[in-house]
Amino acid sequence: MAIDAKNLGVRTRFAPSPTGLVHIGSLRTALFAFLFARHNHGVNVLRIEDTDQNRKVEGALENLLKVMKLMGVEFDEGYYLTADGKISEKGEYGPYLQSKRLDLYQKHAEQLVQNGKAYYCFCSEQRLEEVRKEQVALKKPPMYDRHCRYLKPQETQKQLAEFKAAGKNPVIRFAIPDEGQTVIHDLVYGDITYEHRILDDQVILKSDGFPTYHLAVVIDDHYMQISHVIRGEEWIPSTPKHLLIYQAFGWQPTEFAHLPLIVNPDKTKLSKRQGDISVEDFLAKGYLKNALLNFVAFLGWNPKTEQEIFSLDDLIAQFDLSKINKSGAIFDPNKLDWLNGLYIRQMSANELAENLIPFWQADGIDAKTHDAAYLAAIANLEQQRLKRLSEIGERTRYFFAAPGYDPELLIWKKSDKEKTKQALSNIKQFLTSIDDFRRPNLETAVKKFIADQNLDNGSVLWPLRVALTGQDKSPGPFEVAEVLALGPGKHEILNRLEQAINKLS
RNA sequence: GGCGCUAUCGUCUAAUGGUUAGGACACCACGCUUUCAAUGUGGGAAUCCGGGUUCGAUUCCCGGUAGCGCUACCA
Repeated sequence: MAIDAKNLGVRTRFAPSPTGLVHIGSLRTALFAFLFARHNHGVNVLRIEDTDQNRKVEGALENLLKVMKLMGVEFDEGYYLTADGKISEKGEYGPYLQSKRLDLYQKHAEQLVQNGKAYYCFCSEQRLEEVRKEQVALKKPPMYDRHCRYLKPQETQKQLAEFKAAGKNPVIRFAIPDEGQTVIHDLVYGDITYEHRILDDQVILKSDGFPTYHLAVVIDDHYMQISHVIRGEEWIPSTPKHLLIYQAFGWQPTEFAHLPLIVNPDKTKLSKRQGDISVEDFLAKGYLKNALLNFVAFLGWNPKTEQEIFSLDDLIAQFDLSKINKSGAIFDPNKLDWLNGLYIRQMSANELAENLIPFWQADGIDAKTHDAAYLAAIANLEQQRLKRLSEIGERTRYFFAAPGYDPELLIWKKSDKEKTKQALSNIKQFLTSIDDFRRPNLETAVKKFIADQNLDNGSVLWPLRVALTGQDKSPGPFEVAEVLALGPGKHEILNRLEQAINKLS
């Protein structure tokens, strides 16, 4: 029954359950499997583990495929989205959906029963619960007491017949060897030894005919010719069970590389409770794909050099399992913001503006109706200030509608109301005579005017900027005026000055 | 309770049996400047504790402590 390893080279897989949004940790696991496969010119497989029918979420697979595609994590086998958005399957080791492989699992579970490596268990949930309670009361580790493992053959047959008659199925449990130990040779954590006596006789086939993870993962990784299993650290404790199942079938196990957990600031396993941690959430907040990828890659891995900025290609070129850390990494939003700002600054203004449109729209600003050059000019002004694209609406609203004014705000800290009013009137008068609002010309002209009038920059430029933006913080008045002249035009600039002057009366 | 993993600035981390323990984010100060940002310069900030091995330990070993993970007919 055992098939010979075909030596197909590196074959990794990402095997999520279709239970909803894509967790940031899942993205990292998927990314690492992909990077490892690409770095080694291998194959990356996407397998869907939907053996828990209760947790299934409609549309989860389609969503997963969309997110992975968007993020640039590719799969050579398994499911993919066609050009017209349909889900399709490719690869010669399918089906890649576990619920379509039930016969395979059942056949193999039965085989283990025949070989004495597994056994039927007829215990009721109630009995299991009682056993557990008793063990806990006695401060013993809660484990199945192996009641059914030692049933006499005729008793097993009798119970089996009774179950069948009642239309029920017993579960099948794997029989852990009584003695000895199993050693995991983990590519990240090194050797870890487990004594067999502390291992539970795990259910491998449920009464609904579905396998549990433990059986399905071994059978699928084997038949799909997976060479390296890359998964979260939380799987380490069940790895010896998987190794024992490989052994029971006489199969060569895969290599294992467990990844350190990504944790909350309080060091618990990263969870939804402590904020939005799905990839979709981050995208919605205006984090860029490349920033997210770069950031996620550094959660538990680093190149051991001082390079911090990595494109996907850089990551593929440098990724190495031996450089994965063992300790959990806290997800630090500050660093993500910094990285995101960096990637934002690397874009062209046009590209930025295009990416910004949905965020403007989300804030009720109908950016689509504006000239692309105007939007690009606005984007250009905010480029070095933005951390997240979602900030754009609040920061640039004054480019789409005249701002309101707080009279106090119009007055520079070293000036007063009368001087400010005078300054605004003078600068308005002066701007009326200007036709070229392009920044270099405007700035030179205005600064010369200020010098000629024997004024200081602050008492003129501060109120000018506030008159134009209504904001305490913003880009400078020349930049804003230049862009405003490009959009609504010079009269809008003069109009805003007039409004501001009136506010001071 | 049992089993396992982990432990360097607040955070991500580098390094070594001998270093002023390096970098980045964040923070602070200064420069630029009408404000903010970007940028430049500078600054504060770490080897969990106790033993052992060693001339010498942050590094190797043992113990402790702490944190986390697992302990389902969930994955």
